[in-house]
Amino acid sequence: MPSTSLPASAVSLPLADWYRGAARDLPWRRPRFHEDFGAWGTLVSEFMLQQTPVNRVIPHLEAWLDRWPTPAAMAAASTSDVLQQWANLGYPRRALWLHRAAVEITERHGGVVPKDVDALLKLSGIGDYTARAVAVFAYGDRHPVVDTNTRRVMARAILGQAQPGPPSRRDLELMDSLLPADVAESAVFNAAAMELGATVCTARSPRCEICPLVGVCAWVAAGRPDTGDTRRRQATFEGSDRQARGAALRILRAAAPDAVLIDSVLAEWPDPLQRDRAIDSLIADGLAEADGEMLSLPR
DNA sequence: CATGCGTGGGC
DNA sequence: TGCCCAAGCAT
Repeated sequence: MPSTSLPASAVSLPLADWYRGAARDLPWRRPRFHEDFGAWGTLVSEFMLQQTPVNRVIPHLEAWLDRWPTPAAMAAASTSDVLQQWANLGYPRRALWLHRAAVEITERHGGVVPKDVDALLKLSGIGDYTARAVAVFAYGDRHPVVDTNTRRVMARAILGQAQPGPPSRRDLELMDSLLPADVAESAVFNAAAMELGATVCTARSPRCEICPLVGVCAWVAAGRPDTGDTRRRQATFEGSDRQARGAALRILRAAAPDAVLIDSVLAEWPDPLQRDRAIDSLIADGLAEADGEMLSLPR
């Protein structure tokens, strides 16, 4: 399946060497972080990192864990407080799911973040990436961790493609085939592949001059061809329902814990139908609550 | 399998 | 400026 005749170690060894010298000093990579927050800290960080850049996550993560240092502490919080604390991290449904996961961990796992991938996958808001990220980065187990960075690195270095295709189960199989047999080495490999994709093998301007894999990269060997791009493009944000939802929720966060008159929310929005649709969908999603003429974050 | 879902920074 | 992108998930 991999279009390479090189052994997997030809990729993993230089990557591990590079990572030891080049890894960024991020909060969740400091030993103290795990002493204080354990797997819960990892889980919270992974939720926040789902589609939100590292630099915007860091201050929010520290504030979050100061306020709710355990799953049980967060499980006891109100939805309103959770959504306010989530602030402007984006995709606020993640805050709802994280809250639900905290309740599930408290009720079903005695307040301890599960270590088993299948148990993690059953928690709200946790999918293939987050489940394995927690198992690997919090507990040190051996699993393929595949995110957008990893998929891009594999697409280029192994498959010789400029960009990865749509996410697929095959990504997990390919990453698994590259994983070192040693447990500790496999964890480093997962982290290093992500780090390389985030800082060197980037989507727009890959810095092949400094890449530790330049000697084995299938894409470089082929002359960095433009192999096409089948990635899904984001829908235009300007004028979208998402924009309206975001604007409405921003108003509710600012007013919380108070409610506001529904009629006052987005009263000047250019498209009244879209404005109504946004508010109705926020309520349906559990991100807002209507009480008579008033609208607020859910209690 | 395709789509909807926030927010802000970089080029 | 406008577009692209960012440690995905649920449906």
